[in-house]
Amino acid sequence: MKPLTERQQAVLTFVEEFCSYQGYPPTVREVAAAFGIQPRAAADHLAALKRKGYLRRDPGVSRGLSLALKSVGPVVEVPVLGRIAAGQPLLASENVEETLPLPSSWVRGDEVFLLKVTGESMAPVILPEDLVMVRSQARVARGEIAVVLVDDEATLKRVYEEAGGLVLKGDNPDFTPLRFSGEEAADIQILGKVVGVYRNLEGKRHG
Amino acid sequence: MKPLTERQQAVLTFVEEFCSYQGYPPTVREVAAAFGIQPRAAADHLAALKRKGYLRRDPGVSRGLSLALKSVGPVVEVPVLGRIAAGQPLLASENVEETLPLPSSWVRGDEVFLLKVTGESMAPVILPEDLVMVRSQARVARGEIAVVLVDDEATLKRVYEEAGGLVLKGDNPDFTPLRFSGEEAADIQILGKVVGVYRNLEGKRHG
DNA sequence: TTGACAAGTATACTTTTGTATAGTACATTA
DNA sequence: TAATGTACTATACAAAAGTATACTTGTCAA
Repeated sequence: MKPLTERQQAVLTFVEEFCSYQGYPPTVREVAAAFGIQPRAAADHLAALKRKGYLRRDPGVSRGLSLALKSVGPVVEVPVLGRIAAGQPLLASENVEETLPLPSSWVRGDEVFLLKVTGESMAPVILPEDLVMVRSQARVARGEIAVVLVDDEATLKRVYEEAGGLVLKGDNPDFTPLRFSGEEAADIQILGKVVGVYRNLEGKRHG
Repeated sequence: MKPLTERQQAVLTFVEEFCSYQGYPPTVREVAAAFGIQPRAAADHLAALKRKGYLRRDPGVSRGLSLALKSVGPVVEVPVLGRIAAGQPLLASENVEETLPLPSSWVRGDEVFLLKVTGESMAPVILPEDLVMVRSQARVARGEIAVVLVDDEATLKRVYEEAGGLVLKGDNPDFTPLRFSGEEAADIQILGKVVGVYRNLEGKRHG
């Protein structure tokens, strides 16, 4: 890709900042005004940026600019759930603390959310402070890691359906598996399957 | 947030798709044309969407629309490096296989890249197929996990500077620590510090 | 030294575009 | 039952905005 002159770089930066602040691209005249030059000169710069491949531009279209680079790959906003209340609507806005933009390639399916891990029961694969990505589903295959609602508290466990009951096992040998009879298992609710883990190691010696 | 009528939802969806395809928002008349209605009717719909909080809109401004939701949080494109060639420029485009958009809150610093893990030396904290986030730096604190270039091959190890030498240790006890004398250590290059790990658990029983 | 490119000024022309005016029809709700 | 909101048609106007014409100045490489 051809290098930009200083002035062209400045114009490109202005366009980028205008877009991210306004949500739509600037007009030729707005670019001109920002640099105190005539519309024609601004149009020249935009034409140069297009020629060198930094901008896409549809001729004759007002604000018909778009950034060729920074074409930020496909992104999905994934909600980060805080304390999960036992009330039904899992993805209700009361549960959502924030949302994080993640690459769509990481997010298969619609009902996906993130959860900050608190307990050590899944150590060493999943540790406290990790962020797990969960796909909402009511059943999981034998031995898969699931978010399970036990006594109004969301925990991570491997789920094993046994004859006439349910076993929830943590990877951490310090935790004894929980066994539920058929009747007791009715109170257990599987919220979803853990499909990813993100761990921040910054500032940690032992991760 | 107030609920949308069927028609308003359709208009909102059109605006979203137009934006992601064109890179800039549609005009009132383009919305009208898409639905085969008059500009005035389209303007009514956009006004309703603004009133209900789904769109931001600057009056009198052509294409002055922006999506109030889907305000995709701050995102950085982080390069995913393939085989790391021993040639100097680490982030050179030859090394970059693809880029992934990640939330800026996860990416501190400028020279950050992702690397797909191949060996088992850091198990169980880091496993093959994991994606590690690395911040490019030439030195790391004692015991931190770093990407180290040994014999033209990038590996993950904990780095310990000892008196007159360098020790590279994997978390996996099956791997014996590598020791280098002061002279040998000159060939060892620390590419960066591992600041994050992402693991995809989809379809895996044992993660 | 001649052309190519960058970076401008100044004025004008023509679409594009948001919006206003003036209605119609049909729900739903207080 | 009157008011409010939704969903339109049809025409028109003035401002906004891309672009064209006609120049000027300076730099840099062939």
